[in-house]
Amino acid sequence: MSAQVFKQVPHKSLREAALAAIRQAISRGDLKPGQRLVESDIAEQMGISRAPVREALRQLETAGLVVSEPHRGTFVTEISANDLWEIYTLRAAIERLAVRLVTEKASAEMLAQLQQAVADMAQAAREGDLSRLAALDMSFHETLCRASGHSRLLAAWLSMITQIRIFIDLTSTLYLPADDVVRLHTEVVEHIQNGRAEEAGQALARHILDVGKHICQEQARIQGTPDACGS
Amino acid sequence: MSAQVFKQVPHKSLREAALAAIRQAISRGDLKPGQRLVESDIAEQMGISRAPVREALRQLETAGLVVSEPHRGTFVTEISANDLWEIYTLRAAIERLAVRLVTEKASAEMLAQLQQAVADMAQAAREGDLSRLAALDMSFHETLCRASGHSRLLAAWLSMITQIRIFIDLTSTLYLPADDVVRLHTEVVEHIQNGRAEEAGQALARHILDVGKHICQEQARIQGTPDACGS
DNA sequence: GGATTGTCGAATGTCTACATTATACCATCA
DNA sequence: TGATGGTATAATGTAGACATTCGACAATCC
Repeated sequence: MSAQVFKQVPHKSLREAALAAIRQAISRGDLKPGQRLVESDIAEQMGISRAPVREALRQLETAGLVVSEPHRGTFVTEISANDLWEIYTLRAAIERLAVRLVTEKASAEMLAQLQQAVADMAQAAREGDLSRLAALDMSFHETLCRASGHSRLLAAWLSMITQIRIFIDLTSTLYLPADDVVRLHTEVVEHIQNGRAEEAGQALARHILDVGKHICQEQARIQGTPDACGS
Repeated sequence: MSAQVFKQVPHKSLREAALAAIRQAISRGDLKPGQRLVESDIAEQMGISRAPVREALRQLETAGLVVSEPHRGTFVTEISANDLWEIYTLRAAIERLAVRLVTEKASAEMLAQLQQAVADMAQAAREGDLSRLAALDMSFHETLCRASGHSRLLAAWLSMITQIRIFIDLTSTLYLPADDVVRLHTEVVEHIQNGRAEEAGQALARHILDVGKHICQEQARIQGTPDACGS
């Protein structure tokens, strides 16, 4: 067989197109939580039939982005403070595994990448560019999950981040003082560098839960529900 | 409103019926990994049309039980040794969270339930009933995840167990000596009882990873692939 | 007036038919 | 003989039509 010269032609079905489009619309906030999704409307807007739209909705349903009630319709999932608590605790547990795996591998390239990320964060903090800092924060965690080389872990992480994003624009708000954010991530990288997997995991998990708590409380305040974010 | 006289009539769509049926068939091993699923065959066997079957398959696809290639068909997911490694590491991380949550709540009723489970396991071990011991083992972990009161955690756990079950009949084989199994679970319950969340989590995670390693290695042996189950 | 019942519209659930695509098989040719 | 190309077939992808069900509003009865 000859060397690879041609890329595989992307070969997307209407179903996949619809899936991506709806997911994006939810993710971007064009479709608000609780909003009803009418199959025929979506199909008409996209210029396709209902069949691929329905299948896309079923996939989104399994992914937890929409909920569907028989003969009533499908709605963009609404997220309670308790949901956020669940997501953040899970996320912390998963990233804790990620950091452990990364520590065990500890490739030089990977470490350099994480160190660079932290350096960028420090600079953004110095410059007072908080939205950039928030974006770099998110990017740091994604890098970590990708570096774990654990496809299911990454998939789960992305799924949770998507769900969180439905409600919270994570790239525009910090929930901790800028200095603390930088310090916490520096700490994690140092632990990785020194091969201390457990400490790195604990530090990271604490940090995530901390932020999650803030977000939960704010969500509870907005919704006027009692704060259900366990300790 | 008058007193309740009539039960709610179960209100299952064909899609849900198909979903359950196919999932069961995969779980029970009637459909083997790698096997092709032909929509029209399934529809005909069930006496329904292809539409609900397709939607069910899309849900199973998102859940990871089948994979679908455009214009080629959908196939029962094949699981490599590496997949098993991924699942077991994730499972360990998740159960670690579960045990932490349970420890923090530590309701008496919950504890009694777990203690009973361990006692049953001890008896099964004494009687040499290994398949019952294996079943009780699985039940112990499920109880733990349910007791965590964390719906997403439980959902993730069930999903992973289902995927593992496609390959391995977890209720018929032990991968550790019976005494070790009992001892490990006893240890975990004691930690919970004493409020030592971290220790309980570590003990449980170690135990799960230990079993996972055995299963991974066996899978690698069967498939003749190099053992990819990281440390 | 309040509650129950009947009716209507709209959206989902399902079915059937058709279009598109992949694969296997076979004929052809260097 | 082996590679190339065409064709048949079967399964998936998509569309549109029909059936079912829900919710709202109007009509009716006490």
